[in-house]
Amino acid sequence: MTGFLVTAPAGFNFRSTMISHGWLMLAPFDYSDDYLRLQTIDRLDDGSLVQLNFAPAAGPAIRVEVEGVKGRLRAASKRRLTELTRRIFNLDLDMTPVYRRLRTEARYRWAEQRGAGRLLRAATVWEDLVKTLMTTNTTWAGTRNMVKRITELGPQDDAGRHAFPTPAEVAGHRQQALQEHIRAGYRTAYLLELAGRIAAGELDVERWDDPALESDDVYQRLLELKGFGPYAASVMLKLMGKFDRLALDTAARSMYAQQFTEGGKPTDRQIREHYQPYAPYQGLVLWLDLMVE
DNA sequence: TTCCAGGGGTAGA
DNA sequence: TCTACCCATGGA
Repeated sequence: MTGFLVTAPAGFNFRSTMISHGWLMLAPFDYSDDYLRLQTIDRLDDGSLVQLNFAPAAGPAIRVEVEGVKGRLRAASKRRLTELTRRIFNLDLDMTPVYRRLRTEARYRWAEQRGAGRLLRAATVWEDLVKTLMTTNTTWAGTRNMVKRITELGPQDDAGRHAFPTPAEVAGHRQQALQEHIRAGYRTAYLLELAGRIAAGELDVERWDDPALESDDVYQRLLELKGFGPYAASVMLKLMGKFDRLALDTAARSMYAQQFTEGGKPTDRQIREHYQPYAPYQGLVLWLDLMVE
């Protein structure tokens, strides 16, 4: 086994990021019950599979332990795994303007103290897109099952653990066979189309994760994907550190009803107006309300 | 069997 | 832009 440290920004909280939303429960992630260790399987440039163990370290930093490397970890592999770690824990996201704004709101000051708001991500934008698509119109248990079965399409290591499949690996399946395996219903066609367009080079979704891109611009591109409506597109923006859209789902509406309208059914417009003063971070503030529920 | 979930799509106002 | 309505489908 080999390992190294990845420096995290000041105020980074490993556990808060890990439990920031349900992603830690989706394959190929695995986690410890104290939320202080996250595992995943990924591949090096030569295609070999490695198991990665992430844990918090002083600094703040993240300790990355790598299992499955034959011989010494090459410098290029270490660079790639460092980039992967930074992406998964969203380490390049600058939270200082967000926290500066929230300091003026007594209700949300806890976010900075706990290092909340930095959302856990998958290894690639492609994988985040797939997982987000699998959260739509289903139960959380259904999401976990569908993602687990999609992950089974990826390569397998000696211990039987799978890395998440590439777009080409998904696109290589016929729709009927894919549906029979992953049982994602109507989402299967959307998944196959997304995988096919990326594999063909028609879409370069990895470049959508760019702080320099306007939120509205990325939002429009997301909405053009089959199966991505306002909810799914807003979730993706949040993962990219763009917080100016509300991801309104049944959970958000129910939380709002309990916390702000004494159980009365709010309209989406009411909810939007309530969070508007927090722009451009209203999506995150809604998320904070969901977390404390 | 029924019901619903961490909605999407579309038509019409 | 917003609302109303229909549609999808695996799982509890």
